Amino acid sequence: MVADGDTGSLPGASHRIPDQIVFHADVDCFYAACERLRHPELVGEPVVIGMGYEDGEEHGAVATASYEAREYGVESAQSINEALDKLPRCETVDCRAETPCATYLPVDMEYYESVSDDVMSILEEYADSLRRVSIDEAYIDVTHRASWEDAATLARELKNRIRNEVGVTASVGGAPTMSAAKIASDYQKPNGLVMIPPEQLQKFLTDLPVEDVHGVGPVTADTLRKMGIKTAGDVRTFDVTELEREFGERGREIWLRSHGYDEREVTPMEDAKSISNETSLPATADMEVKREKIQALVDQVTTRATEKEVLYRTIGIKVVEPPFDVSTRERSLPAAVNEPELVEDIVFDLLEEFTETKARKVGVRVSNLSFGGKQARLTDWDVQSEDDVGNPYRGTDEKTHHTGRDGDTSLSDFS
DNA sequence: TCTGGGGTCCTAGGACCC
DNA sequence: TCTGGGGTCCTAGGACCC
Repeated sequence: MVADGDTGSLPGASHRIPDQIVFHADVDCFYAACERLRHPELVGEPVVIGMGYEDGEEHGAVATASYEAREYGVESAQSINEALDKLPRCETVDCRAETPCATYLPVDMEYYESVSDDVMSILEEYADSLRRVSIDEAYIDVTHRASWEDAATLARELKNRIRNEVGVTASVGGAPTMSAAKIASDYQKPNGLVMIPPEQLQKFLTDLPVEDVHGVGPVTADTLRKMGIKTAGDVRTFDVTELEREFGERGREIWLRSHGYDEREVTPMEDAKSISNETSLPATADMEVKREKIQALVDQVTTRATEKEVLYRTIGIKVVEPPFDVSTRERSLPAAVNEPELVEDIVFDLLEEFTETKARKVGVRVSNLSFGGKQARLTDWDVQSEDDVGNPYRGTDEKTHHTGRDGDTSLSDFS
């Protein structure tokens, strides 16, 4: 085992436990908790929130199951059908008394966002800096707001305020690193409060199952198991270079995290890197059906891009063939734009490769985003002949075509 | 018996430039 | 005539996270 302060150093990552206090807060069963805010009669009852689910239907998957529903084996990511097998839908308010059943509700993101904002603004009051990582989770740096002696008191106060002012409960973990704070908040759910001061960190990690280390998923856990690694403590008996050989960059991450080494500071989330939407469909090769779905996705994606005032330079599609064969195709433009019709042309063109492919899911994605930038002038596209539709590269080599008046960037400037 | 949907980051090969 | 190498961009796929 490598002790803290060991000299074997790695470029770009110091081997020490940082001198900071980070909290990770995670609202318990967030979607279900939100629904209970507006449906108080559901408090204490099994509730299942389904994604891609509509009232009374059976398709979709479980986004969140309340603890009462989990008792019956309902889990996140399960298909609604499977969940219904374990726990049928309640027919009336009174039927719960007779046979176990759950209330099934579709996701209502807009409402959940508003509840999330309320939680986040409380967290903000306690933070030197805040990083919102998802709708129901955030890291806050409280280094200058508390010491390790009173960190738990601060966390308790924060939890109370969230419960009293918003009406949901959160699990909070505190540690000197972001990765350990995350593990701490997960450690004792729901309504948990776990503090791991620096001197206890390595001991805490010793018996932690590797799959609980952030970045270790099912595939990596499996490989690690074959190497005889079951816990973070086991990871520490290996040399970094062995893990790097096996897993590349991620191997080093796992090694560092297993020691409690994590130099990251809590910084706000950066701008998004991509915008995408996808939807499932009854597996079919019918191009008409696929085009119709894709068309709707183009509308969603470009509408979001317009709302966010974002330009994109790369446009792509995703096609999933049963059982789970994922293909992606993308094409980059000479300059960033926001042009729904162009997206449609490109996306349909990319789809041509999948004429024969049975698809059970399709997606549309734009990436290479630029925020608040000016769109290149589009006359390049306008002068294309019919034959050029779907081939936006044509014409971009005519460097003299535009002079870039008005100070706008001309597409030809980028070629 | 069929897994939803929105993301991020890393890797690897090929093209192209200097 | 032969021999390199570094850097960047683009595309496709994979693992992972919530």
